[in-house]
Amino acid sequence: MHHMKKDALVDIIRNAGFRATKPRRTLLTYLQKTRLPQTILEIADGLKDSIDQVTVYRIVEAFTKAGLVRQIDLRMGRPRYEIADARDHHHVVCVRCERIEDFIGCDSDHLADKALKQVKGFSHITGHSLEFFGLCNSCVKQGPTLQAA
Amino acid sequence: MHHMKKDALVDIIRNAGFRATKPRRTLLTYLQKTRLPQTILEIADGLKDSIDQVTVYRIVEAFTKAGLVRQIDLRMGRPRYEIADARDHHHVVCVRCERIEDFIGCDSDHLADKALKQVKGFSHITGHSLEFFGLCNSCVKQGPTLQAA
DNA sequence: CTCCTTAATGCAATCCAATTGCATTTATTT
DNA sequence: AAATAAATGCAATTGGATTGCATTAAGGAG
Repeated sequence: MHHMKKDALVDIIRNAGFRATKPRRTLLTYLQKTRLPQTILEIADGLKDSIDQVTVYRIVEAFTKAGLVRQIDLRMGRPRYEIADARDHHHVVCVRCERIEDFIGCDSDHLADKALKQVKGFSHITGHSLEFFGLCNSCVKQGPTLQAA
Repeated sequence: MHHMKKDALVDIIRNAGFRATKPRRTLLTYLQKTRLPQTILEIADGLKDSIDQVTVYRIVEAFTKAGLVRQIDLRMGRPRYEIADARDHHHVVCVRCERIEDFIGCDSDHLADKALKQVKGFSHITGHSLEFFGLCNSCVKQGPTLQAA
C-alpha cells in the first residue's frame, strides 16, 4: 500500500467517483490520444472492439456526466465526444467534407452574462456549446456540388 | 406573426424551391406558431399525425437544407428544429427540467472573425451554434437530486 | 495475501428512431 | 383537361441505443 505510485490515469478516474477498471482506463487513454471528437461507434471501433459497445455507451455517458468527457454536436447526425481539457475550445466544421479545426477564446463568461440578463428563469450558467460551420478552403476550390436539376 | 396569409406561405415554400403541398404548408405553419424547438417526433405528434412521420422527416430535412428551418442541438438526445427567423437567437437550457429560454445578441461576426484568425483551412463561416446550459431557478430551489450515495 | 461486497462488464434480446422502396396521389405546366 | 414529374403514405427494414441478467473483477477489510 505504500510502494505503488498510482497512475495519474487511475487517479483521474477515481476522483471522478468510479472504479478504475480496465475498460475505463483504456477508453480514457484512447480519448486523450485522439484529436477529433468521435461518435460512440467510432470510439468502439477505434478501440478495435476490445471493449463491448454497450460498455462504451455506459462509460462515455458516465464520464460525460462526471465532466471527464465533453459532448459536442456538430450537426453530423449524432453527438461526438472528446476529452474535457481545461482549455475551453470550440470547433470550425466544414459542412461538406467534415474537416474539423479547433479554436479558443470565446469569452463565454461575457456571453453568459449577456444571456442571463435577458432570460427570466435562470441565474447560473454551468456550460455552453459554440461551433462554427462553413466550407473549408479546399471544398471552396472544388466549387459547387455536381448534382444538377 | 401568428396567422400568415396563405399566399405568403406558398411563396416562402416556392421560393425555397419546393412545391407548396398541403403537408409542407401545414408543417411550416405549425413551426411558425410553435415557440420551442421540437424534435421530429414532437412535430409529428403536434400535427396529430395529419402528416405521416416519414413525410415529416423528409420535409424537415429539406427545409433545413433550404434554410427555412434551423437545427438546434441541446444535448437532449436528438436534434430539435425551429423556424428560421431573421433574428439570430440562441437558448439557455435547464439541464434538469429542460426549460428553455431564448436570448439574442451573440455578436457572431466578431466571434467568427476570431475563430477564422486561428484556423488554417477556412476563410468563410456560414453558420454557427451557441447554447448555454445551467439550472433554472426553480430547479436550484429544489436542491440537489434525491438520490444519494 | 485472501475473502467479501458490490460496482462494472459482456452478451443476448429488445426497443425505437430513422431510412428505404414503391405504388399512389397531387401540384404545376401546357 | 391532360401530361409529367414531384411528393406523399404505407410497409418493411435498418441500425443506433437501451435493458436485463449472469458473470467478472475492483477495492476495502481482516
